[in-house]
Amino acid sequence: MQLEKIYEPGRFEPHWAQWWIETGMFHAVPKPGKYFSLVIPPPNVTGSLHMGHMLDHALIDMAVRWHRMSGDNTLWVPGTDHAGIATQMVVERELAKEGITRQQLGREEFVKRCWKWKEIYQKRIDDQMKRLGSSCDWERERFTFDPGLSRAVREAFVRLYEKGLIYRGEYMVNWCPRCNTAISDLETVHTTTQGHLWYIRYPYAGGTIVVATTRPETMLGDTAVAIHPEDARYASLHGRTVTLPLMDREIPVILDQLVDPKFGTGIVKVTPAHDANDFEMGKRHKLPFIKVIDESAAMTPAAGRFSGLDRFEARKQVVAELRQLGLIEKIEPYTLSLAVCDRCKTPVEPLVSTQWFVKMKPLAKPAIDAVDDGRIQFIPANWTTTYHHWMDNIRDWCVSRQLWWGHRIPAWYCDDCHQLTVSREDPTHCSHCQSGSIRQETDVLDTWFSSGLWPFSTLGWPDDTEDLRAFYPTTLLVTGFDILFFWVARMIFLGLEMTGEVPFRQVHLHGLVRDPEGQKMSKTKGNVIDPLTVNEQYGTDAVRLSLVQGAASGMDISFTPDRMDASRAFANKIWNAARFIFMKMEAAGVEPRIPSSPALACLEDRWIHNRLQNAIATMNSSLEQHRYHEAADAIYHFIWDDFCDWYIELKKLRMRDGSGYDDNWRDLLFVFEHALRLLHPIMPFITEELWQRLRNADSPLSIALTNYPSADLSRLDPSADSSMATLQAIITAARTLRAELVPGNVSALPATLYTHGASSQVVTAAREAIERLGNVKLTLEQGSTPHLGGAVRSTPEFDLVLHLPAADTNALRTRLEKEIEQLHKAATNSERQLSNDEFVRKAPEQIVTNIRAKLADYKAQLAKSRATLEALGQ
RNA sequence: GGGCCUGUAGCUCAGUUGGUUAGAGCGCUACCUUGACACGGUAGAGGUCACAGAUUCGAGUUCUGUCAGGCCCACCA
Repeated sequence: MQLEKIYEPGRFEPHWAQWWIETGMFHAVPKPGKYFSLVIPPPNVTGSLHMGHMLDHALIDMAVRWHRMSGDNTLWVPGTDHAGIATQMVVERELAKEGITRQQLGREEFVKRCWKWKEIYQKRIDDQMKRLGSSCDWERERFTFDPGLSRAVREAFVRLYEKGLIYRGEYMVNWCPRCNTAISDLETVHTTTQGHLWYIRYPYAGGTIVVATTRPETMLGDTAVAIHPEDARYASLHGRTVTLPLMDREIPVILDQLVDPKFGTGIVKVTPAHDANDFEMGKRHKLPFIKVIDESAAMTPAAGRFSGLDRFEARKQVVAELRQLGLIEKIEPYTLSLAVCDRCKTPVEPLVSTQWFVKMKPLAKPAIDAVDDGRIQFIPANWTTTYHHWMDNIRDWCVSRQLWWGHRIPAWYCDDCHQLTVSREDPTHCSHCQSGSIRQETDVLDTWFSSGLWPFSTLGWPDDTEDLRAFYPTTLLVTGFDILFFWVARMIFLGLEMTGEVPFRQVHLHGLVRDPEGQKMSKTKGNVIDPLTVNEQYGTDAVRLSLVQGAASGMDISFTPDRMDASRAFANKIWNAARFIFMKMEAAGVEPRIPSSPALACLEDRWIHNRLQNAIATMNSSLEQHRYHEAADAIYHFIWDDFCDWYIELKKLRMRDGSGYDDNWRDLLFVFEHALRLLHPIMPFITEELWQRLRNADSPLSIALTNYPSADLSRLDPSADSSMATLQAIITAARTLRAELVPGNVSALPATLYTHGASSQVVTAAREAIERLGNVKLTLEQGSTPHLGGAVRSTPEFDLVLHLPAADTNALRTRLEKEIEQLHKAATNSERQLSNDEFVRKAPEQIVTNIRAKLADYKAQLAKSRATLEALGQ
């Protein structure tokens, strides 16, 4: 039973991690009654887990373990996401190393490669999760692309299509020329870039006009110029045409409200095929759409002699030619916000193309209502505003991607009648003309379409399964705020549409894990921290505690080694408390057993019991309210300060080797075992390891299956708190005097303790404790007049006089002066408050009374200290 | 252009309904290797709570404004 001096988490954590899984104790069985269910934000199979995942999983696992121990039928569904475009990119990158492209490989072979990749990384992710002690139900592991979930995707798509909420059409989309696919608005990021504003002359019969543009190359596709209808400067242009330079095309001058007369020259070139605004204008004014840039960002034949050039090369040449022709009026530097592909940072090309869209307005309404009426609650609540803002202004969702890795859209084109067949099952013929000549759409769905179904597709939807009935809607979602729109919002509207219910009742959005300098961790910056490395270095428990403590208010957390050191020290502290307990048990001949109730025989027992009940109450309410750092703080200080620094120190004085099992053991073990259970959701490994050494024969298999403590406030003993406070104050007074006046002196010094009123009894009973912990040899006196020959510390309850071996008068005087100064300051403060009539009249009586009492104390102590100082001077 | 967040000890951060002398961890100073633990113990030093107003008997906490930093959304060529 001997424990090592230093806790080595690496020796125990892998064992318990594996054992928890082998026993299958986290498998949830559907049954009626109170449940707690949660689905994992499925990590992408693109790679292994990073610190962000670890934070997420630490928070989830804490909630899950707490609910499980609290008696809820608890399910945590694990799984991974196929992550369409992201995975396709990494697999393509792998292929590039072999010198092949996916086109060379062909679609079928490429998808096989993706699956192979998925197998490797899913296993890696699973192993990492298991090593972190995540208490999920591995029997229910899911993948967004597995057969069951793919069926859910089809069902959802077909339902939306049948309801008219999915349409196909030619629209302006964000096109990434590198990924060679359309992407949604969310998948673009806007970066401020230094560019130019080119002022170009367009000649017309009456002279020239000047337009300003940031993208001169798109002029090749201009089909109009636009002015504001009320712009008096250009009234003469109404109804005229201008000549498009380089192309020698006559294009009309149109009037449109969208033009801002104050920007540039007030005249804007209109390129309906390559700008979202111009696209709208083009439709309004029935302009021709001339596509001059293609899907690979090269100029099309419609660009005439510029055909085949890359768009940026074309820009240079267009500008050069215009300059030669004297058509450039001026060039200004200009800061613009450039849309680039979120994945590869290539500038997005707005292109008109045929894509599939989800109609958002009808879906957004119920999703907004669900949050407004509180069926879904955001934590922290201020995310509600952000969610609202986005949902209120939502645009249709482009869900088709020109990729290979993903759910292929279940639509078939008929070569004969050119109609569409959208179907749950693969059709053999066209549903319109019965022709057998049909081809399936080659596009796949946006990866977020399948993850949007995750909370119910993982539970068996669209079938009416036992799991759905027992665990849906899920209780809580824990995820980073960065995927609020991508994922959370989509789950909400898809959940409501598909199941008629919210997918979850609460959403806890946490921050990002940053490096010690507060920088976002990224592979390119090279500042990513591998969870495995830190877990080996500090222990998973310690890292979990650090993350939980840091995840206070949903803000980002800086991952600093200092914090980890402190957490590791805490694990070591617990370990050594256990080491002491086990050593003493052995010496006393006590067998491990968990008592069912405390004995409460001594003052420190009654006191620690109070503290324990407080800690229990705080833990439960903090966890309930998602105030995780508060919970972590409560158990940390209970164990370290109350239990180790005071309780064990006091108990040491009562423990006699060979004494056998007595009341001291009963309380010590009772409290310690409770502390382990309280801590278990945050630090599962060390608590399991130590609890197993204590467990009774009839205990549950694992601490994870025990009941979470609930506060029993009926047995609180307030008198124990005040007695203990007095005791602590006396001991602290002795230590303070010693430290300030005789530093380095290790011998027990004589001291006289004068007690007044109730404290006398406490002191008599705790005499040994005071002497041992305060390192003094006590003489006890009663009464209010202290002996004035030594270092004095006065409080309303007692006066402690420390008799110094060779009294250093100067030191004593300094000490007294300091005390007088502090008391004087406090007294003045109180007096000032009490002299304020309005305060006395309006403040709660309790507060005023307290201040009056304190003032009286300060004055009495001041008088004593001053008298002592005077006596010293003589 | 809109929206959100942050500014408290040298550093990283707590501080729920306004209320008695503003806390923690790390770091720092002094002392202690005491039979659980030096990843420890004890005692300390250190803060005009970014700034300016307002409300109030009372503001780190509420309101307004300013400054500084961060993030998100947005069709201004």
